[in-house]
Amino acid sequence: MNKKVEIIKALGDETRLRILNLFIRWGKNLCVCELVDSLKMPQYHISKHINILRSAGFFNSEREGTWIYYNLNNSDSSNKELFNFLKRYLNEEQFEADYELLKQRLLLREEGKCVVGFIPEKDLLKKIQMKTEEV
Amino acid sequence: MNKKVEIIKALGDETRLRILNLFIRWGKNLCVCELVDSLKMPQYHISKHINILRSAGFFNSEREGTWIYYNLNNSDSSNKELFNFLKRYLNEEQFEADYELLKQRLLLREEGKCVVGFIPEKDLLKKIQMKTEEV
DNA sequence: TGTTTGTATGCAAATATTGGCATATTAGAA
DNA sequence: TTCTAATATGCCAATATTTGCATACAAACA
Repeated sequence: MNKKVEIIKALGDETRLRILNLFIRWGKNLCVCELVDSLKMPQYHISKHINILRSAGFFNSEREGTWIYYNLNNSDSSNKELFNFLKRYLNEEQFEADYELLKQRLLLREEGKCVVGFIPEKDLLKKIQMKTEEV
Repeated sequence: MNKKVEIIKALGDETRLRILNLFIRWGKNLCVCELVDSLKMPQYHISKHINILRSAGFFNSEREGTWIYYNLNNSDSSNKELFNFLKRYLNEEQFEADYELLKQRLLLREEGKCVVGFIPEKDLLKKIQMKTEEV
């Protein structure tokens, strides 16, 4: 199938658009557990959709210990155009709310690295609060 | 489902992208038989995909006798942004070739209106040639 | 009214996608 | 080497999509 068709097809799923939205807004690398917590979805679900997005050429990945960081693949100029478009287009509440939660979750990073795995939904906000109160 | 997700999902099909490509490049109304001839697909196939695109809010339609003309719905500004993006993004050979054939097919219009139904593939180019040689 | 023409649609088979569970893989730590 | 943690994947059932055919519909015209 035509490559661009394949790419646009890969976009056509709510979970995948929510994942991409986080990468596009954040602009830097993210690991799976940060996505799991931000989107409140099972890990296997996120992993599978990331895999589909990766096959479509959206991501680079890089392992650091047991963590794997994904990053948008901006080396292709038509990808870059696509991301720019989506950044403006995905302006609905859901996408904004997802990013707000991601930003909270990123407070748990230390020296720019994820240092916790995924956190049961009920503990997440408490944990973030404790963390930000540490001095 | 989220409206924008639904819209992007509707894009995720080769036939539908090819149809949209023709509208976006041409910028004016088109009838089903012009699409059938340009994309060389069965009429029911085109009609069904147009229906999906219409449900996603991409088209207005207008009947003139037995012909039905479709037109891009530009009244929504986020649609307009999407079309602008696609105009640049759908730059592959297939999309250009489709538009070249459409332009040929449009030579059969008279006073801006489609006056023939769909034409067997083998006769199309001959018919266009005859038409353009008239006077 | 009957026929033709452009377009739409109901139905069923073929195919593809999604979501859930269990389990595999990989690397670090004990 | 064994355990744990982060991530990936194989398998299956459920669901959705696509395609093809036949046919319906609506307007024009004889």
